[in-house]
Amino acid sequence: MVSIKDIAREAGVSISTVSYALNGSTKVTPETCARILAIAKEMNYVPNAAARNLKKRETRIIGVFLTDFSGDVYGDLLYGIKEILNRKGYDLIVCSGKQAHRMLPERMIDGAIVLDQTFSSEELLQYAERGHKIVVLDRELNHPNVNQVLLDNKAGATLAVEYLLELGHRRFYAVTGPEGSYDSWQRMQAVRQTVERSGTAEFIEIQGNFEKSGGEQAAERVLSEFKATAAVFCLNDEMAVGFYNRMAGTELEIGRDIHVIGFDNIELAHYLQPRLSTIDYSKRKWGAVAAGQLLDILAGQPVEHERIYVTLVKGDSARKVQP
Amino acid sequence: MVSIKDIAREAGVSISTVSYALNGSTKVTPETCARILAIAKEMNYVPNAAARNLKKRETRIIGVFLTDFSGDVYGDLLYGIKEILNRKGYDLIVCSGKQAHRMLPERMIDGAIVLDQTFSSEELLQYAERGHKIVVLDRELNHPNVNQVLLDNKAGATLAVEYLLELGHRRFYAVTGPEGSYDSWQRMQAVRQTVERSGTAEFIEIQGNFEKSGGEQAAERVLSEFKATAAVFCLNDEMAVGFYNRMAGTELEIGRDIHVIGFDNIELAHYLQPRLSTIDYSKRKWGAVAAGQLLDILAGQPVEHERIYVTLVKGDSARKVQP
DNA sequence: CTGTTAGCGCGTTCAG
DNA sequence: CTGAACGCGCTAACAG
Repeated sequence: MVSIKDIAREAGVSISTVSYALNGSTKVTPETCARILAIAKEMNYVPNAAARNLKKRETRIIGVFLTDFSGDVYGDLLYGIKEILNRKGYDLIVCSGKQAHRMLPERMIDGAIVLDQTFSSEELLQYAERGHKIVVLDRELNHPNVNQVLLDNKAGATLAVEYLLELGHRRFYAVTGPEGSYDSWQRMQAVRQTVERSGTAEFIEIQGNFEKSGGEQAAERVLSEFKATAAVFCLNDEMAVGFYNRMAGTELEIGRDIHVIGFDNIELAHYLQPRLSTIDYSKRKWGAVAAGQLLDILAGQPVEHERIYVTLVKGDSARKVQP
Repeated sequence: MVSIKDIAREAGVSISTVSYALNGSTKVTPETCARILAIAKEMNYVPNAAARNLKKRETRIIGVFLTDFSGDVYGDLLYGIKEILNRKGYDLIVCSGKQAHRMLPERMIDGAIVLDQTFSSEELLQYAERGHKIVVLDRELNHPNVNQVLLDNKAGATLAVEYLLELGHRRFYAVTGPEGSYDSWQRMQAVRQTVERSGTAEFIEIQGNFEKSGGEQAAERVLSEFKATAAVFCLNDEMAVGFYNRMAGTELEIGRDIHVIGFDNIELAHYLQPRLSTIDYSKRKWGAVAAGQLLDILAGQPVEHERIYVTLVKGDSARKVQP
C-alpha cells in the first residue's frame, strides 16, 4: 500500500509537505503542489481512513440503525437521509443488529440515526452521556446529545378517526401489531382519545396481538363479532394487508361491510382492491430532517425536536355508512 | 475519551499490560488481568476502532453496495449476508452511491459485496488489482480477487418459457425494464434462445424501454397489438406489477386473454389478482453464499464461482390456452 | 514466567 | 518547506 511516505520520497519532499499538498493547503507553492498531486495520482495513492480518523477524531460517516433491512418505509427514508448527508460531505452506512452498535462507541461513525426498537433507550443514553450524538425516530428521549424527529402520530390517528366519524361510523376497532412499537402505541392513544371525546361513537375495541404472517387473528375476531357495519383502523398498513387477506375468502366486503383505514401509505397499499385509505407522510422528508438535525448537533448548533406532518389519503376501503 | 493510558495510570501498570489483559493474553497474571478488566469496565473504556484498524490492518467489516435502499429483494438478501458474517465475527454495513465507494480503497471495510450496476466493472477491477476482495452478484468479472455469485437466470427463463409452451402458448412477448441490468439481459437471451429452439412458437417480440411509474408502455403495445391470446414474460416482477396496473382498466383479462409470468417472486406478487406466476429463488441463500465466498477469499482459500438455483412458482396469471 | 520499554502504523499539524 | 510530536492501540524484544 502506498502511503504519503512513498510519495514524499518520490517527490523529494517531506511527508508534511505531501500532506499539505493533498489537503489543498496554501502552505505549499502551486508548482510543488501540482507535482505532488501528479505523483500521488500516478502511484495510485489512497489515504488510509483509519489513520485519518485517528488523528482527526471524526470519520464523516453517519450510521443509521434499523431493526431489519426489509420494509417499505426504509427506501425513501434512507434516500432522504443520504441526500442531506452527501450534500454536507458525509457518508451514510446502514446497520442492523446488536453487534453493530459498537460502531458508535468505537467511533467508527460520528453520529447515529436510530429507528430500531431493539436498540434500548438505556444503551442510547449511555452513548449520549459519553458525548455521542444521536437522533431517534422511534421514541422520546431527552438528553442534550439526543434529538427526536417523530411522526405526528396523534394528528394522523385523529385525522383518520374524524374521517370515519364523518362517514357515519360509530363502531370502531383499532388493530395493532404484536411488537408494540412507539408509533403504534402513540396512534392507539390518539384513537382512543378521539373516539372518547366524540361521545357519539358507540364503542371502541382495542386489539392486542396479531401477526401478519400467522392467521390474521384480529380479522378473525372482527369477523366473529360482525353484526353491523364496522370500521377498522389498522395502525399500520401491514396490518391492513393482513386484514385484506383474511377478508378475501369471506362474504363480507371491505368498503361495504367492513371499512378499513391504514397508516403509512406503503407502496403495496396502492395495489390493494379496493384501494386502501391510509395516513400518508413523506418518508424522505422524515429522513432529511433527521439528517439535518444530526448534522446541526454535530456542529454544536442548538436544535429542537421536530415533528413530521401527516395527511389523509382517501381510497375506497372506507366509505359512507349506508343506513 | 478514556484510553488504555488512563486505565494503565489508574491500575498502576503499563499500557502494554493493559493491552494484554484486554486481549486475554496469558502474559498477565489472572489477578492483574481481573483488576484491569474491572477498572476498564468502571471507566467505561471502549477501544478506538481507528487505532485498532490502523494497527491490525483490518476492520472485520464487510460492505454491501446496493443501487438504492428500496426494493423488495434486499431485505432477505441482507439477512442472509448478515447471518453468515456475524457468525464469523464480521459486521455488515450497507452503502449506496458513488461517494461510498471510497470505503473500499480507504480500507474502512475488508471486502465488498456488490449488487449495483452503477458501480462500474473498471472501478471494481482497479480495486481488485490493488488487492481488495470483492464478490459480485450482478455481473461476470474475472479476477483472482473477485468472485461471482449469480442467479441462474438462464434456467429460470427457460423454465418459464417451457411452461408457457406447455400451456399451449405460441405468441410471446418478453418485457424488460429500461435499466438493462445484467440479470434482465441474461434472462432475455435465454428467452430468445428457448423460443427459437422450440421452433413451434409463432413469434417472439422483445420490448425495449418501459417504466413502471410512467405509463406502462409495454402493456400499451401489447394491448394495441392484441389479436389473440398472448403470453407476456415480464423479466422481473416489478414490470409485471406495472402490467397488471395497465390491464386493470381494460376488457382484457390476465390469465384468460393475456397470460403473464414474472421473475423474482417479490412479496407484492402474492397480492396480485390473479396471483402471479413467477420464478422464485432464495434471496437469503444468495446472500449467505455471497458472504461465505467473500470470507473464504479473505481467508486465502480458493473459491469457485457459484450459481443460485431457481424454481417456477405457478400462480393463476398464466393458464392453458383455450382454443 | 511476569511485566516493561519502545516503536510501529499513517496522516495531521505546530513550531521553526 | 521541514522536523517532530501526536493520536491510540498493538506487539516484539527485552529486563526483572
